[in-house]
Amino acid sequence: MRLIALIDMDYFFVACEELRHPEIKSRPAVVGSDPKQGEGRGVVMTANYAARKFGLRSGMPIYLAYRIKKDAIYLPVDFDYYEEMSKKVMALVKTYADKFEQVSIDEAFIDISSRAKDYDAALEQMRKLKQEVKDKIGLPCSIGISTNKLVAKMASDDAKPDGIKLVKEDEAKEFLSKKPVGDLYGVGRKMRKVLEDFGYKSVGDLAKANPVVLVERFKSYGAELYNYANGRDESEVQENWEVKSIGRERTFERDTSDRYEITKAIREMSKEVGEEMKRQGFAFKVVTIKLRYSNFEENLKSRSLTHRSVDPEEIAQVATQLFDKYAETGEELRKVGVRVSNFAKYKGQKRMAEYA
DNA sequence: TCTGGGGTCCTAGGACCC
DNA sequence: TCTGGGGTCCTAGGACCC
Repeated sequence: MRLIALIDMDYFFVACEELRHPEIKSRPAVVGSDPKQGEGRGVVMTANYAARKFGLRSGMPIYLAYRIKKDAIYLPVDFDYYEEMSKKVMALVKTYADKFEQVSIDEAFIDISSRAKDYDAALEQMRKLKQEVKDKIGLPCSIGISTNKLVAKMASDDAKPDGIKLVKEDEAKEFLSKKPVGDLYGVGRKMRKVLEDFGYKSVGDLAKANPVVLVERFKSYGAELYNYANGRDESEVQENWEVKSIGRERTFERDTSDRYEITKAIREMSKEVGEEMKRQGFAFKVVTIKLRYSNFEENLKSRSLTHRSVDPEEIAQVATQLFDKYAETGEELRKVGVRVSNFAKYKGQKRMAEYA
């Protein structure tokens, strides 16, 4: 029997801040962009549970959070620090794993099949892991355990905050069936609406649907969702996962059509992207820019080079060309982004010369 | 709820080659 | 030339996740 666990850190960014500023603990606190007295453009990244009591949520526009709770503690995002804490957590999690797959800064799947021979053993080991994360690092997490990734993930959502939930193989369908269809992994806002219009309000409704109809309507995604709804997921915990693209994007403080301001942002982001790429040892082939206009419409424009490159200058050059070619003149931009992709790995100086 | 920044995967048409 | 089919690359767009 396969046994898979998902370890998910609770309100991770704010929890990290509470570690180094214990005085904010138990007070409503938010990590996100600067609210600027209610004029800020960003969103709440993470809210602790004290803040959630007032309705503050991640993804909420920061000015709205500020309107609701002016006297909450608003902290800027310190990504490097969270990354450092994440590394500590993940190193610990790995010691419990046959196979380890980090899915984001605060989440990882582990396969524990060979270490835990039954459900009780899995539960015991994960309790121990959870306690160790708390004792050694000082951070709370939630853990979902099941016989596949999908159900482990859904179980961890149920376990939050600071809990553990085990869903046995023969309980999976029942466990999922009562949840609203929008809670199913892979169902976002758009898909939820469509599924609900079809009459599939709960995951159970979707599980009982005719798979042929789902495939006709949603192609291979329909088949996948049908399997998910029935608690089936054969996918493995993926150990060697490679980065496919690196990008930066920036929202202007005010929408702008000023070419100088925009190309300056493009140059800065290109430089950052180039540095990150170098750090990771990649050479890129494709440059993509993202343009978001005032009305939130988005355009992506990309160009493939005839060669692979490691040159940050080249990113800026191509990105600027794309901007000049495609940006509608006079149209105000809210956001601009630069991304590189289609990597080849290079190792060492010698091979680097090939790309220079 | 007028909405950030980091990503991934899928689809689909057209170019181009054999 | 009225015409087949497979494979791969390029580009654009959309949905989703954290």
